Amino acid sequence: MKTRDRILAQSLALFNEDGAPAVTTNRIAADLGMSPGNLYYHFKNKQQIVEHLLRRFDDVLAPFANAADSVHELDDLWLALHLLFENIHAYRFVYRDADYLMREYPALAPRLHRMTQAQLAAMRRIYLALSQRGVMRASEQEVELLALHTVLVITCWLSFSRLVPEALGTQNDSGRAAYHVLTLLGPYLEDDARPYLVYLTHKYLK
Amino acid sequence: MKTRDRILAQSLALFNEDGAPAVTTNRIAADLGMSPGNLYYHFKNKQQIVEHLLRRFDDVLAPFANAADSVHELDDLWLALHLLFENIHAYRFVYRDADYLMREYPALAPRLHRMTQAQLAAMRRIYLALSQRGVMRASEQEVELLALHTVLVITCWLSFSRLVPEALGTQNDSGRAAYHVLTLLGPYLEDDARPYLVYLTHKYLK
DNA sequence: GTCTATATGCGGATAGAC
DNA sequence: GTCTATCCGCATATAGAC
Repeated sequence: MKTRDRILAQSLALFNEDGAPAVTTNRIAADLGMSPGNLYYHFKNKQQIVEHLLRRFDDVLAPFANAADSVHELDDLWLALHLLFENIHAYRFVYRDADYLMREYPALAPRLHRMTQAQLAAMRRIYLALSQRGVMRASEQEVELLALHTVLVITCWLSFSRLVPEALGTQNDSGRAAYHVLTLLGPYLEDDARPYLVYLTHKYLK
Repeated sequence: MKTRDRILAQSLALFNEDGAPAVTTNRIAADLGMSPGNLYYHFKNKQQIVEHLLRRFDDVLAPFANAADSVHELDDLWLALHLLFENIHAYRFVYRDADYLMREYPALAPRLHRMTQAQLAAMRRIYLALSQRGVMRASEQEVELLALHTVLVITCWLSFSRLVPEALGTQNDSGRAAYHVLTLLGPYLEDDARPYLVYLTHKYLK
């Protein structure tokens, strides 16, 4: 593994664990048994490290946007969300520290905005498709609101979990997170699709 | 105005504007035309300032929990949420910087957890009351999920707005935020209550 | 590519005079 | 109560040898 990639990997791990603001470049280097000078040989500053990680996050999210068109049933959506949450968990510092990142490195804000817009668009497409296939019934306006709420839950779920550590598992439970997103659809589902939600409820709400 | 209160007021303003992590005690003092030493005479450290502001925030939120029992109609709820969002906006650094606050000052975490639990309890009571009065129809389980989603939106709305600055006004629009919470109820409303939501939709979704 | 050493600046916090 | 002066430690980032 190239030094450059080791730096990125370690940075990601530390950012996720301790928060990007609290992780220093010295710490990253030290944990790799490397000198700070060496780290700065590979990246001109901390922002550049964040920038590369953000780009990678963007890349792993792209498949979700593409998968949107192959969501035909409710369990397709649950699976897609499950994978999405796993990716988000792998880069969880991004949404958790979004405010810090955008303040400290304004150049990164546009990318975060674009990513959010892309997710909104993907959710819109998914809900329209599910409506057309008779899995759910929702007006165009309701689809718009549902998409917004969905993306809100997707991006904020991990942060919110830290405010209610008892109720929602703080641990990485992407399945449960995906289930909670699906509950937003509850009242819009046609009868055929409802059993699947009940099944998930038994599984996650015990 | 006592020096102590001026410090708290200025701290609040700066925390809200620039984020608690980015605001230094020196800055707070300087903006008040005061020496750092003087600030530290009144507060032993930065944590103590945050602590007092958090307590005040907790105090201004208490009325909402109490008002929960006098929510009988949908517009009662909208008004209560409107006021709630105005208070949250006045102390917006709290939810926005919650992660930093809990990391940097773990002693503050329990209070934030309690506050969130209180909001969950309040929303549960409200939705149960509205169900009993025939404003909406929802099972106990649905009430539980609705309460959770509601509190998630309440606490994360401002943070989320910064991810989609174009769509949702970044400005302080408590009415709109309150409306968006109400849309969560859309599918659960009885026919009598629906016109009010439609009215709000025209007002805020134009 | 990697190291050592260090410049530079800032943030939190304290001591002690007034 | 308020100020001046300052200590301490740390974070980003660079210079230059190996």
